[in-house]
Amino acid sequence: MKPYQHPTFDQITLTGLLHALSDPVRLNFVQCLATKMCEQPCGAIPTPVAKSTMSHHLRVLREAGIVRIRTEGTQSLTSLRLAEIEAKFPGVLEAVLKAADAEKPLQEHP
Amino acid sequence: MKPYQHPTFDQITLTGLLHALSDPVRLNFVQCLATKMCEQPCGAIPTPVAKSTMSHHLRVLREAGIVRIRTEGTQSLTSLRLAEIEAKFPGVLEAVLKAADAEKPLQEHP
DNA sequence: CATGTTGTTCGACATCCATAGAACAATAAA
DNA sequence: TTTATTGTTCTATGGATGTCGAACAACATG
Repeated sequence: MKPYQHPTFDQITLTGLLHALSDPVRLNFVQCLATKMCEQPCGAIPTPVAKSTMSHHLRVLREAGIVRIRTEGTQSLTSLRLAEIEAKFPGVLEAVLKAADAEKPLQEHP
Repeated sequence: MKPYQHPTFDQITLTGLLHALSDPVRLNFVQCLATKMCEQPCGAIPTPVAKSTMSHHLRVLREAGIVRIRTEGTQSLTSLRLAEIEAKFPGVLEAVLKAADAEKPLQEHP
């Protein structure tokens, strides 16, 4: 499997970030990722869409610089680029995530 | 001229807000509006697009609940719904505007 | 080797979106 | 009244986007 392309710190843009977060499915995924705060395989996060659609969304999040993806075996592990985004756009992601959780709290899934 | 439709406080959504701010032209407009902190006619803010396009963008911002528009004579005055957005999504708009200004400071136009 | 798990990629499709020009509406100004 | 100002609406267009199923690839497991 070919390695994933990630934008560098300088290539991350604010509008790109906002656009990536403006989709409900993606925002929910990022929200879920933030509460776990550790690498997650796609399957570990419940989604309402087909896996091919989810793959597309993950690509968008990756190309926006929001997540970092690496493969391990058959699964691809996704993690938030929290520190970088905080360094680049202080307070933005934190406020958005807090607002997202206030608007629609994450439901736990056992 | 028929009055403008504005979403109520409850109808404003986070993804709608993020989407509206994810366009460079719109973000720049909001940024400009925030620094002036007073009602502005469209023409008072420099834009790189045609006026019909700008009218479309203002409609998007209005329908997302970000701006309030009223008419006075031939011009339509636009103002930020800052307090409401702050009440609904604390810190979000402030952080975004700060990040926008850090990324691309507004140029003054005399 | 055969099967299962996990994602990616590839069409395909419907929809949305940013853009612009032309026509129009409403008001202001001469 | 005629002209200018300001902005909206309509139509068109090219491009992006979200969605899915089917096929595929890579690895793990039986």
